[in-house]
Amino acid sequence: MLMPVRAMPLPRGPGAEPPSCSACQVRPHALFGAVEAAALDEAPLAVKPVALEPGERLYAQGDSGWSVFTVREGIVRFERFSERGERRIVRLAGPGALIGQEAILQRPYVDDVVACTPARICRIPRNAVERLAQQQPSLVRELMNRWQTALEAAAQWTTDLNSGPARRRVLKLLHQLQQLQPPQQVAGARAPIWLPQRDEMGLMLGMAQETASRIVSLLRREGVLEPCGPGRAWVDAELLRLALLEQDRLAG
Amino acid sequence: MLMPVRAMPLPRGPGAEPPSCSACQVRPHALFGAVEAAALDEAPLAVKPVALEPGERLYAQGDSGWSVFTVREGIVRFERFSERGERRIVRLAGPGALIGQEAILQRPYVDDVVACTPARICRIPRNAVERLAQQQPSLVRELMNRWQTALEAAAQWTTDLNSGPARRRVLKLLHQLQQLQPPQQVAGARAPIWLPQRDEMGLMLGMAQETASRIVSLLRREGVLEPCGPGRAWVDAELLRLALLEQDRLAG
DNA sequence: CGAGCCGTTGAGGGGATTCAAGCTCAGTGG
DNA sequence: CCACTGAGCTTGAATCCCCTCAACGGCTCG
Repeated sequence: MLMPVRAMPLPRGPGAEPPSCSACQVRPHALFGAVEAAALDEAPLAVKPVALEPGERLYAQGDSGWSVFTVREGIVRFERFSERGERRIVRLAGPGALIGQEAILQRPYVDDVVACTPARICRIPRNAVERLAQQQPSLVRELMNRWQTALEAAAQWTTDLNSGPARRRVLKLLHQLQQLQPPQQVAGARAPIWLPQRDEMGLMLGMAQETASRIVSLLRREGVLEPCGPGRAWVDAELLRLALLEQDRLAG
Repeated sequence: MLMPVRAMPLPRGPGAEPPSCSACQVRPHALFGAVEAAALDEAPLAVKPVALEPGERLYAQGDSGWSVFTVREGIVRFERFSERGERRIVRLAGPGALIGQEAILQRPYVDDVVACTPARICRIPRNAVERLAQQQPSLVRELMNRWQTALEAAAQWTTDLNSGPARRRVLKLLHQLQQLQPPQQVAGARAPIWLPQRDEMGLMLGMAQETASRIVSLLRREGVLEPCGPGRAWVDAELLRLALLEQDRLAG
């Protein structure tokens, strides 16, 4: 029997995380990948680990931002409220992603950020980034790279997950969730991924949760999808690819 | 009788634009607003003016980018193709906006950029930005500010223009087009704005052009909108505000 | 065991799409 | 001068996809 992910809390408190940034597993893909290891260890970075359970909030929209964050493990979502109080999920971020970058500009956070899966996140104070950036110009360029990547992801979100028939939007979401798995995890034909709750899918794709449920059920019957524990599922990458092609073929 | 905007070509060729960046009208709102006037005039910036007619392309997706651009006048759109060849408009940019920022990172342009209205744009070579950035650290911060602004605009695009019933999406678009008018232009109750073609609206809002047409016609009968020449319309700001409130009230 | 959350499925209605026809207007050429 | 053409806009009618409302089952937890 599989332990359900949500029932497996992460270790908490000080000492639960190694304090060394230079030895971090995701460092090659993260912000500090651009910084020399020596410089990292010299600087008293004051980087603090944060552990979040699903549904826990990292920060809220409007908070004055004193820190940026790097996702080491798990998936978080960016939420936003429209004027009438409707929630929308506007972006996801996985391991290696930098979030809350607006803090560097001394702007308040623009979105709520909430954990989707159990997540380990590193909190990096703003002035630590500034200090390091003065010594290491490559960090500035890497910051810009992160911004551009986030911008492209946001635009891609519009075209992929907010256009076309509901079925294709769901397929695209599954495809995107596959990419969010940790890079080092070699994906077989049937990799287990995080499968959002139906109402979460609705908020991401701009559809009713019932519609999302119907389509997920259908995909399960087609063998594209197979649940394995709460909030998790195997996805047959090949069938998913075929389903997307099929979808495009019918519409073209 | 009003001259239709599209029949009024912009002056072309060298000499049509003043070469001085420090005296530029949009400078306070543009990238170089952060740079001292003295530094601007000293540097041989090689900034070249570009004039575009509606439908003309500034650059194409995939082009290797050697320049960034500042919009001085007019409105441009960011287009993107999905894998099946469907076009989507993912963002708009107006006076003061910086576009093609990915060129600074030596990345190819990610979107097509096309003029919506007659537009005057300044082409700024990448190495000119780099040179200036070394002398003026404030420019680097301003660049980051631009990136963050673009990111917020992209996310806002998702929540405003890709969520909810068609009528509200059109109203939100009109609202956004109002904001894109030149800042110095004092808007009365009925400011003239650029009114996109119906199929363009469809591409922006993710709806059929017929649907866009129906709603625009309706808004015209309601007095929210009044066409004045091809591609232009007066918008009654107050009625628009009320229509949006009404829309939200019914759904709440 | 009842309460509550989450997921599923059904029935019905409505909003948007699709297909289609007609309209205005500008440009063209007989 | 006016038919002809094509592009853009509008409007109608039929269809369909998706939303809403609703009921039900599985599961966890108090």
